[in-house]
Amino acid sequence: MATTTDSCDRNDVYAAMCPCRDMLDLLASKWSALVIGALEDGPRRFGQLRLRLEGVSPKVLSQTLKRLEDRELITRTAYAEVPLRVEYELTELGAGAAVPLKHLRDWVESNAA
Amino acid sequence: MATTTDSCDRNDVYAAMCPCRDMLDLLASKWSALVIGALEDGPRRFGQLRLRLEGVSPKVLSQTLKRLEDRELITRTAYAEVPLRVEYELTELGAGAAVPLKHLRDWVESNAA
DNA sequence: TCCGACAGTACCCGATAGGAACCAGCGTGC
DNA sequence: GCACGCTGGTTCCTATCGGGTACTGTCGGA
Repeated sequence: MATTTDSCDRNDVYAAMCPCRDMLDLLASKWSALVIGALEDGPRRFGQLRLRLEGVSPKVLSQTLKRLEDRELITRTAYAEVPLRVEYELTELGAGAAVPLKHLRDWVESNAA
Repeated sequence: MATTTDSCDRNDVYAAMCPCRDMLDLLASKWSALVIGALEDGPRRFGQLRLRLEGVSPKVLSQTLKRLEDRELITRTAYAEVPLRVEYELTELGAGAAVPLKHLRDWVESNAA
């Protein structure tokens, strides 16, 4: 059971003050699981992600990528080429998160609707 | 069966029209993973869930439970007792979803912050 | 000169999350 | 009778988020 102290001495997603709650919120948000999955096979560009994640608007995709980058789950690399090329790639941490997220997507595809 | 074939003949979370996208959105929302995890060990009452999920407001908990019930991931049973007792319990489908969600929570607890 | 590709940003709007307060039914104490 | 507490919520209001459309800026090509 959750030992509810006012701080978080061990990681417990059920504890309100635990930083891992933030991580769960991020991973468990609408597009994150799809973005991370789309990057499993290697780096992808903004436009490629946009096509792969059917229905995502550029704004939301941009926000999602920024949050994932802030959390160090992905890296963003801009190449000063013409036309501009920007690549997003999973970090080691992101690749770790991709594993349980893939299980979740697989379960959903097997059991939804 | 996924052979309804209007727009989504196979389950693919990356397809915009696929009903499994809705399921992913539901599971990958802020409180769902925690609610389902809290019900893994058996039925729980509203107040128990409220304590277990530190920081959840009754409104949001109520909404989350309703959506999970609509999707048949949990059942709600009200007993005409004094005081009123309401129990939430995982369905078979919900218990299935609990497995990948537990992996996700475990990963988060092992890797966050 | 205009067009399109690329990687976003700006603006506006509706939906959702969040907090605080409030409600209803029932039993108990006064 | 009346307040009180327990339980399981609902309602109000606001802040944030997600979402759609339009637009920017740079460049190469027709």
